[in-house]
Amino acid sequence: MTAMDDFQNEIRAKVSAALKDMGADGTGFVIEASTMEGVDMAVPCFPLAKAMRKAPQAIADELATRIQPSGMISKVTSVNGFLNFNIDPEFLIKSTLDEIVEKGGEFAYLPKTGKRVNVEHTSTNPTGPIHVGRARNPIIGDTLARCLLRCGNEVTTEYYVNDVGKQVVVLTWGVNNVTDEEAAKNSEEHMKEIGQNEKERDKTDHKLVAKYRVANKKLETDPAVQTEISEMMRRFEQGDSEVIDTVRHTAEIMLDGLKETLGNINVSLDRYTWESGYIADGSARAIVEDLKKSEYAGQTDDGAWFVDLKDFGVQGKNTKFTFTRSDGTTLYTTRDLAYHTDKFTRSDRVIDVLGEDQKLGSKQLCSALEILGSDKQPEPLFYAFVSLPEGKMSTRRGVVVYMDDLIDEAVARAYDEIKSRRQDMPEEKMRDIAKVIGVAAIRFNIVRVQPEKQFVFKWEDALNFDGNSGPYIQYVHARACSTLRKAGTFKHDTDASKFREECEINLIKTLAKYEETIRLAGDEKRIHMLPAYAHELASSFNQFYANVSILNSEDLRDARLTLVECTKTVLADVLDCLGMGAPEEM
RNA sequence: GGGCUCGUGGCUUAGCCAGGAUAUAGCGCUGGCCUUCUAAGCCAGACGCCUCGGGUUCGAAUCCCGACGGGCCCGCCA
Repeated sequence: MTAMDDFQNEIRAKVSAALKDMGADGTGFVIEASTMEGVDMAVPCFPLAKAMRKAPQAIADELATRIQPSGMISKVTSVNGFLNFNIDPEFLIKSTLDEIVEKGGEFAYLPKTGKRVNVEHTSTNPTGPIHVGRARNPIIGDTLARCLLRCGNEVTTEYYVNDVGKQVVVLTWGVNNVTDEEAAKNSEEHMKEIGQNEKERDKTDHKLVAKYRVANKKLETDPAVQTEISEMMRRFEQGDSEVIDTVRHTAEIMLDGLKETLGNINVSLDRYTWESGYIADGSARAIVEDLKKSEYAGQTDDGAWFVDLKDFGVQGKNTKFTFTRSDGTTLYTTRDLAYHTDKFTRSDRVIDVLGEDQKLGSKQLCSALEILGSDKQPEPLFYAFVSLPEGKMSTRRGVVVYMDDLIDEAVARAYDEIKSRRQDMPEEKMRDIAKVIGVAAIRFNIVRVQPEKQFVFKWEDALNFDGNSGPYIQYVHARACSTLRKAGTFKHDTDASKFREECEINLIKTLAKYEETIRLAGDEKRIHMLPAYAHELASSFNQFYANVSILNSEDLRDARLTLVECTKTVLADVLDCLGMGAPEEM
């Protein structure tokens, strides 16, 4: 419970009582954060006008005279039909600072819910390196998981590895049949195509994808290769463990490269679940049998099974959702049903972070789960794809920016920046800090935009270290650390009378908003609120820092240092929640 | 063709779901500030028919309908 919550509850009680006195008992009203300068909360009186048969301004005026400032309410005014309230700054300052001093980094950890929340994210096909077109997935998923943890949940993050199907079979064939020379030649051509002069990097995902590209080319032109791959596919479908194991092994090697990339942007997942597992354990089969019994089930002339979803809000010319091939084998979607059924047994809430191309598939999945009698549904979180100014990202057309290249570029840029301003720092330390800053710039740049909005990747934005950026937030943290370092020891002073400057009160109000921001970002999956909050907090601190003297402020020194420390504490947690490091100097 | 989604200063973006006061912030632009604790900073300024047209409402960027423009999807692929 934050100071603002208490404040709001008090307003609610007082306004309700006043309305009762005015003979309008039980009339509904809302309390909202005011947009007006110098006002904290407001009750718009327009909706009351009709029920009370009185002008909004008259209602506001009367309420204002009936409600006396007391408790947390320091001021009540009536302006333009709004009943405005101000929080008692003494109360706000004391309670906010005391709470941060007492709880430290766990200031905004909400009470335990006892709920197990599963966040599935990334889950890209293990057939090539992660490119920026898909970069939103791990960053959104990882940030959301960190928010949900702070919302009191037990969180598990999970990657669903697609080690079934033609793509991974082609990859496997390539890994086992394409020579290193062929791969090297292809790699060279590819790098030329995407406009880079360097050699393709020595990393398993980049090495394997060259063989995948060669395999795909051969598949198009060489009938012998077509036959070999078809044979592998056939054996795979029949459950031939030799083929299945080989494919899985290949996917594992590819995944090692992907994990390395993810690790570099501070994303690590708790669990990797293999699609092939749902064939092996028979659970996909069981889904097929259950669905066949449903009243919505049917069969095509060729014998493929489907459920008709036209009663489930699925629109269009074809409402049939196919769950077996005509030969009876399962499809991706069938295995996905088994996968979700499995997730439900080990989670109370299941969240899927998905590209917007999965919207229809996700809806079909939900409908099929309903048919299966599932009492739970996954909550999808969709994001629009990242494109380049020249258009949609496509490895084949050579229009692609790899995540690994973006990371290198951002780190190099951060290194130049730090080198130009810190001659005193040892080389190794500069390298370490550059990495932390570069990665923060990337993550911040991606989470700051609402997931459903299209995102055009621009190098100048990704490498922007000013203003609304990751490094801006980190810079403020470093400033606070530096100030505290210079200060040495001091005594916590949360005496509200010591904070008289507008910039101080504003900063404390911003600190008080952190808990609510975490709740919105986590429970309501609005993670883009978090970078906006981080910027607001950092900006408030910079204003405070520029306006008042801290170390030479005599009897206010301890109080101001306490505020610096509290800000540092909250900033460190916001940065962590965003998956960004909090360097103590930069 | 059908469905889903986005459209806010030159560019990027918050607010929209739960309609209210002067539409949020950043980049870029113009001007000022390092003899004070990190100038990746601070201060001041210019820049908006909130895509367009209707409707609902005391009140619409926000809700409804329609148009236009961008994106995504409509496999016995994964």
